[in-house]
Amino acid sequence: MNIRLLEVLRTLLATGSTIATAKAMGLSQSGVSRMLQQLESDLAITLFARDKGRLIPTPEAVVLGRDAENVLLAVERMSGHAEDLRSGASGPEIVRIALPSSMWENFAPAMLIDYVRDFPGVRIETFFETTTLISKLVGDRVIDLGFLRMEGETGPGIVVDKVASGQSVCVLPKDHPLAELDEITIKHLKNVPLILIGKQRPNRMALDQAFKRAGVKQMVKIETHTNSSACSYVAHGLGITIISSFYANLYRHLNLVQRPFIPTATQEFGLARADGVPLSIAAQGLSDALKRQIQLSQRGE
Amino acid sequence: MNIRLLEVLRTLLATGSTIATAKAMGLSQSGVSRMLQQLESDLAITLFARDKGRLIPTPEAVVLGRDAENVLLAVERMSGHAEDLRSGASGPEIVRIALPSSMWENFAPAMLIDYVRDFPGVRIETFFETTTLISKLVGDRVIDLGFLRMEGETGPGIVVDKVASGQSVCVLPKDHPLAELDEITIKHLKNVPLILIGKQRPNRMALDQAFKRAGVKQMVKIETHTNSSACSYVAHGLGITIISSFYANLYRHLNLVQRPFIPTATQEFGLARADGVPLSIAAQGLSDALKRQIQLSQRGE
DNA sequence: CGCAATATTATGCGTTTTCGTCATATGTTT
DNA sequence: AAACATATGACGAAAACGCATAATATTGCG
Repeated sequence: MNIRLLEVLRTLLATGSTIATAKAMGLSQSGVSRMLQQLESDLAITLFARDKGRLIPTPEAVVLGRDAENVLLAVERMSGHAEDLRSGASGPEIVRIALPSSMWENFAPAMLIDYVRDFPGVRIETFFETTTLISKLVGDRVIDLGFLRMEGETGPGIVVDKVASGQSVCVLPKDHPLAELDEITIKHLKNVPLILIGKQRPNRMALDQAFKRAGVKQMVKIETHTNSSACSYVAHGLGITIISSFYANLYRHLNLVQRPFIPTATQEFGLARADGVPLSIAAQGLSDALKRQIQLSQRGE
Repeated sequence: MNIRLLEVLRTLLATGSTIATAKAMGLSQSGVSRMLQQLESDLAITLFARDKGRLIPTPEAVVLGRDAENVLLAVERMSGHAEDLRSGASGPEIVRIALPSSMWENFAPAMLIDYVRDFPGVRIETFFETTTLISKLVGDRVIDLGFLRMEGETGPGIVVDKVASGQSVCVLPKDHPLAELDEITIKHLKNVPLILIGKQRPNRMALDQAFKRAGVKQMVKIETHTNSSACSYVAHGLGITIISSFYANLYRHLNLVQRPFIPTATQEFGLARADGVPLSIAAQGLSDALKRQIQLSQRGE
């Protein structure tokens, strides 16, 4: 895969001929012809039908042409940033923290109320992102702190302190028939509408496998990507979900109950910061406020 | 600019040494050393400081490493699409929709309850993302529908139907002193703790400029990036925020009031889909359900 | 503390691959 | 017949490496 080849694809789709493309790009026609062949060979896809000495774009070319455009745009953005860096640009004390988007409603405000009591002069910037992006923001030093789920290897240059844990639970409306059980197994979930998260993520795949081994077909009604939306859907009677008790505890106000899910799985959550970078007093204060709020939110577990 | 060079940058930032990078990429150490030099030369930027025989990433490397990652992800996506085109994959009918993360709590569930009444057999996948990413997901045909704020140019190949509008309002707790006013100007906000969103986005910059022209210094206490978290912070007494009435209407249950903000600004919201791709019946149904829910949520405006 | 072993980056030199061009063959349309 | 189009043979320059090695730094051990 080669940037130049993608530029050729883009231009060919725009001009419709190798000659015009060559002219537009300052190449020879035969070069363009060859590069098209190279790209088709690399992708193992026919991008242009050869019809009466003419090139006719295939539907595949149109789809992949868009992808090519995305790549080229990303390249241009990088070049633009490099340009900015070569020419040079600063601010006041800000502490930045990222949390999963499931934590904005009550957790984050409660944490910040606690925090500003002792740090009234600090400006705070909050982000609500996925674990992957949080880890990246920490590693790239865009943010001071990131709360994330600990799942295997974290990137280099990141230190993660474990601050919470949970276990997989089924989350149901209070009046759901399965709420009478002390624990819920896969067999109980046969023909039960499900709201599942994390499609194609490792933990989700483990869950899919567990269903398969138990010979129970998942009746997935809704795929979504945040614990918060899953819980909200449950609260509105759209089905039941399987998530970590840590998150389920954040949604107790939604008139939901949680029951341990069998097979048992546990989760750990940590607070990430860049390795080798001492936290400022202000950031350390926010770290402490977060830990206090976690203890409050998981009370009664 | 060369994909291979970007892979080297990414891996070097991850491993920290040319030897480990060479091993990870199946190259020789000297090849990696040269390619790093080539990249530095191409960009005219020093990406790694050479300190005692070690490579130390510069801040520039960190920033551009992110850009490199974006390019590589776009390339991977293209490869994935090519793979799909070669194999001609298929599956059950799924309708995918992306909404701003501020809409998961009540809006999305209410919409889906409405929808599944008429479409009980369809599996739904929901995403909660930023407008930029939603636009991208639609353009890349990852999703069928995306609700987003209409702000200037949308990407090529995207059709956006306007479905809602709003005006800028100040959102306050019910018992806030400014709640007595019929409208709130910038002068009212002198020395008032603010919770602002959209830092460095065009609309935010326009707001910053308005404050500057009015000669009022913003007392920003919290920067955040979602309307939902801003409203929640307001509800918890952390300050007041300025957002679109469209979103403020979604949070009426939070014991908040909204007052028109002067200078007046309006916002438009639309439903995006890929141009030239007819919506399936199921996707059209979801589009209709979304529009119905918007009417309900903005009632009383 | 001194020294050997180990780890690291950079560079000389050579080989292979890639990226084109020029010239030309072949086919289509006006 | 002229103009326009794509594809391919032959060739050369540039790029992309690898092997071997030099220079420097760090670590482990006696």
